[in-house]
Amino acid sequence: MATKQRGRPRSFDRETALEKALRQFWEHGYEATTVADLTREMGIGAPSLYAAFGDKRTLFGEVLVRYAGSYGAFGGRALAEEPTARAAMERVLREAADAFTEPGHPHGCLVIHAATNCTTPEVEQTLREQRNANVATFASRIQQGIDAGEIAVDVGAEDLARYVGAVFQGLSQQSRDGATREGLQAVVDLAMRAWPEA
Amino acid sequence: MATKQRGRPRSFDRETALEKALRQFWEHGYEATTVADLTREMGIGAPSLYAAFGDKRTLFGEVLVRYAGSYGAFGGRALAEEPTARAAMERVLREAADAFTEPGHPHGCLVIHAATNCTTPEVEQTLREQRNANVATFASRIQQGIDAGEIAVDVGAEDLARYVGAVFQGLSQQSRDGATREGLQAVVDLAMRAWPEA
DNA sequence: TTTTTTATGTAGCGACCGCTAGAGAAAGTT
DNA sequence: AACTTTCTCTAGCGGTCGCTACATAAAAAA
Repeated sequence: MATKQRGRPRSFDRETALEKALRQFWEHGYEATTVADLTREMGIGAPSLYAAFGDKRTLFGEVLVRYAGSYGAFGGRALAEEPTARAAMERVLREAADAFTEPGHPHGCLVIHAATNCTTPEVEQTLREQRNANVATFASRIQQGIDAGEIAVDVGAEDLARYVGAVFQGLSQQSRDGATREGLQAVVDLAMRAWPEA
Repeated sequence: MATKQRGRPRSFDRETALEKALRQFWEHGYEATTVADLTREMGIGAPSLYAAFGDKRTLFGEVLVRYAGSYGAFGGRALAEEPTARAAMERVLREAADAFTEPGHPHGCLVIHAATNCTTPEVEQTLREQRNANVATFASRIQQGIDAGEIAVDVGAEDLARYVGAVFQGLSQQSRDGATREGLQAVVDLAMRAWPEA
């Protein structure tokens, strides 16, 4: 193998360019990432992109594979290496919390947020503020409960509110992904087991 | 008040049209809903839409207000009416699980999914399948644990996996919305308290 | 060198986006 | 009736989208 290519050699590194594309899709989502964005970040012209990666969809497919083998590989490792189911799941969540907030690359999970595209910053910010405001109302109500002595004081209202918010948002995502009402109620059953005693 | 309008009266009901717009934004997201989609569903021409609602962003703003006062109002009611913080949070989650899967309108929460726009069905489905596949690997690992006697048998592997998946997706969303690493680790602390004993 | 093969750069295609000018239609006012 | 005000319809604007034809450049093969 390793036979010399015949024609003019590619002027860019394919892996580097693919990583640049991954970052774009990760940060802005599939639709909101334009081919112009991609070519600018990858440092190549549109014809080179199409020659090397096919069309935009195919490129995104390659990005998904690359993500699964790099940034998204921690889940599989946790499942394979931890001795118990509990340890595996806890490690998945712990490493997710770290990975999702790691500096140097976009936050969150590509597979979850690649479908999230907002070209209009005002709309995106309005929605984010609305979500955070909802969590804040949770925190406020929980603080009332703490002040009333309902809840052990070793749990912060904001942490508890963020937890409820995360479950809430997870329920919304799962409902979109096809979960049934019974399935979601079972999730709530489990979620409430985490509630601290008085 | 109630003075007669001067010119030609509007040929459509504003509230009905607004509700139609809400459904479109809810189902397809802000960006993926085109003005052509809106005018078709609302049964009016583009100039009528712009005359009655301003531009697309302003219309979406009205939609958010309408949503908060109707489909999205259950949260506020729960916070106001339940006597304890725990009861309030549980009711929020229970009613969310019901509302998010209710037939007759799009699933999930508008405020969460209006930023989710995917015009390309293949991409949307690929991402959804990937997410569901991840939950399935969780379920598989958990079932191993149940078979090994690690976990009380009254908890199903699939329910537990969906719970972990929901928290996972919530972590991702919260990281996008600005939560810190410490904040997310605190969420994981709480999430793991729900884990069933052996 | 000449030929063949592949990559690159320019330039622009057709389709769709949000949005609107301008003419006509339908109401109240006089 | 004539006039004013407001809405609706047709048609299309400028801009951006994903994508590509075509000429040229750079390598191996003959």
